[in-house]
Amino acid sequence: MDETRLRLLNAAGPIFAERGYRATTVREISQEAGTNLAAISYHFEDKEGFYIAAVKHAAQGCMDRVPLPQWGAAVSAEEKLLGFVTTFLNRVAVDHDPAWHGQLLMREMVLPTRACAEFVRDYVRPMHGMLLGVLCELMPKSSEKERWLTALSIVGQCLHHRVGQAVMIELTGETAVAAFGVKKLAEHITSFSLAAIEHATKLRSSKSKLAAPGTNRRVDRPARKRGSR
Amino acid sequence: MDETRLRLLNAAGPIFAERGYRATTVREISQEAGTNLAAISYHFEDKEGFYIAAVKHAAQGCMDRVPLPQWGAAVSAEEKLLGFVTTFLNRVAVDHDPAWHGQLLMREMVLPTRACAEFVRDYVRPMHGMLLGVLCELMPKSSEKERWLTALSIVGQCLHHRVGQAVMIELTGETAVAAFGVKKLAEHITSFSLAAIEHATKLRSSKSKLAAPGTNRRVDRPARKRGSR
DNA sequence: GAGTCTATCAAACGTTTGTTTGAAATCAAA
DNA sequence: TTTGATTTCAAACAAACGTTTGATAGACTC
Repeated sequence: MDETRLRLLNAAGPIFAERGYRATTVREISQEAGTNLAAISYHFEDKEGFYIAAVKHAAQGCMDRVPLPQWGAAVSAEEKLLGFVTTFLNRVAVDHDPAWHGQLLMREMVLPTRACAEFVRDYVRPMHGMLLGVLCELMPKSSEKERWLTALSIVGQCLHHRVGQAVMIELTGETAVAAFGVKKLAEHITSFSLAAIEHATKLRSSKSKLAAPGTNRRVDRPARKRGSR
Repeated sequence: MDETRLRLLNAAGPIFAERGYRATTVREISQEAGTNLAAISYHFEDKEGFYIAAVKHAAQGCMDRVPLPQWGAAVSAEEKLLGFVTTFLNRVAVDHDPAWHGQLLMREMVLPTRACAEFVRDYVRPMHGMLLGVLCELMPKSSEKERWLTALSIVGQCLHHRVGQAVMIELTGETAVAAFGVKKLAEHITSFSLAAIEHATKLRSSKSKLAAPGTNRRVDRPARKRGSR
């Protein structure tokens, strides 16, 4: 039956997410799913194939649950960025009902397996494309590299609320998501990033209009060099 | 001898970092270290204790290699932030000689084991304190929560260059560290964050001087609400 | 140099693991 | 009902793993 296959996939997600691939036993999953041990080898080629199927299943469930926003023509780029950040946080950071989606996907990021390539193709790339689209609107005269760096800054801020969770709890006793809520966090990240984007835009235009150096001298390139070696 | 213990620890780091705890076998490490298999059980209580010792060893090596900067009284807060970001990137993101330091520590962050508490105490907390100190200089009239959010944004940007490495390569073919270099990345993150901080400071002062609403109306709170459920 | 403590080693142990096996059960079509 | 394919099941298998063992060699004290 196809139902057994689905029960296995649904049981696998949370367990793989919590324990990781190696520490998870197929016995544990089959028991949780209420199926026979051999069902995994029967419905999937082996444990690794099963794991990959489970990751894809989780990514699909995550995308279904928190779909990418769709905007009309009247929506400003700033609103789009807030929508993107909110979606991002809801997908990876928030511990709502299926807390394990983000956990599992993060595991794939940190210790990539064979599932990583498909994960990037189906899950990461669409979000990446959407963010770059918004950034094209926000920074129309920017170079591709500038947008790349900006995208990294925005994604890093979002992702940190999943990646840094354990350390945050150890460090301050609670996560920022719990303390502020997704809405507040999304607004912070959005306004933080918009301010930086706007500053860079101003800097660029003032630099292109008057080629004279020395104006608008800020701290962008301090003197000190530190750290390596 | 104490030399065997050291050889084991040095051999353990890269292997644990690459394969993860469960997928690493003590046989592999002992072979790489050129010691007998039983040496691990002899010098450490068991595999987990050995792993924890390896993590601590890696953290110590990382701190020795890239120490926290020390500033004189004349150094501006902006320079300090750049110094902090550079140190951070050099510690975790850069793939210099011992590429595995950051890798191993990141794993402890994302998938914490028993070593996490000590790791936070010895490694994370000093950096956290240093960053908050710099932020106190940069945003003297800010609330504690504002500084917390800002610190999260900065740390998230830095950490992403380690956490997101595998996905970056899958997505764009190369890491940002390889494409831009640490110096450029540190400058970007610093100026990005400074612009956001400055914007927030302006906003705060204009809000406190004239209590009249409606001025300085920006996009900080767009209308749309999206994502959850 | 005998005695004692420490360190190293090859070998083996017991457990857990993913996977396979062959029989039983279920279901659909003829 | 019979036939044949598909799915489930308990049991067993072989390999890999962390750990232990008992012997051996070295270092040091008296």
